[in-house]
Amino acid sequence: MKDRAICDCDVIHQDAVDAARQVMFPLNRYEDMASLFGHFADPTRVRILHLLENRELCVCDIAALVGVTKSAVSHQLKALRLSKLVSARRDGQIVYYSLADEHVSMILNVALEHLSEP
Amino acid sequence: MKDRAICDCDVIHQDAVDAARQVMFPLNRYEDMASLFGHFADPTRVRILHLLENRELCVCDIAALVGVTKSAVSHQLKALRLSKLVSARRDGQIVYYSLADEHVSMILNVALEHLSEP
DNA sequence: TAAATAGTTGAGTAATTGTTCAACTATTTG
DNA sequence: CAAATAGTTGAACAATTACTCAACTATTTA
Repeated sequence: MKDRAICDCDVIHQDAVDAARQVMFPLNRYEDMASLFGHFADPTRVRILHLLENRELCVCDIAALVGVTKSAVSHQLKALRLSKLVSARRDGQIVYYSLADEHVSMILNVALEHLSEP
Repeated sequence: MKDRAICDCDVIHQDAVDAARQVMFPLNRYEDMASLFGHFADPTRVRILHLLENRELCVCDIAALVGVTKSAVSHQLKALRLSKLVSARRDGQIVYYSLADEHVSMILNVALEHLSEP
């Protein structure tokens, strides 16, 4: 079957396309990856994650540091928690957030490396 | 000066906030990082990047593989090129795209690692 | 030089999303 | 038990953005 059907052009290199198809993941894998990176795709969230790289912080501290409402921070933290990027522990009225695993730091560091290149 | 002014709550841990402020980057750094991750935050772009991890491909091949128009692919590749995530070489009518540096693979791999965890 | 093909670009549109506001729950303390 | 404070939640709004379409440029070849 010609691949032409699914796009508006000819397939220039059928062999390359066939080979590439072999290494592709199922679509939902890419969706999961995109969704994960989506959490790093906002300045506020990157700031939150970078802050938590250093020490655990409560919602109120974070709100003060990044200059948005507690509500905004709470919304963001909930999404980050669902994606297992941060974890929370409650101590009385206060909920302390911290990074869930070392992948967050790894990802942030590679990005910093990339940005500091010529 | 009280930090209360910039958010709708008290600062619970002034010492933690003061210390955290020391490690924060200027805002534009976080914006650059978020912008970089934004390119990974779309399933189509992640698929393109993952495909290019294996071999260089032309616009038409990529369009066939991900099932969108050449136009859509070209728009995405332009953005990826501006962020120095992919590079292009022209050979006659055909433009071949490939990953610009090893950071892309590193970032994708950390994400896969994170997603494959319990 | 004219036709064919690869790729690019800008406008327009639909969907996503980050934020605030207001109202709510949870926990502590007077 | 009531007041105060930390945090959460849902609705609504504004801004961003990924896509298609149509028209364009660039390169090859008949």
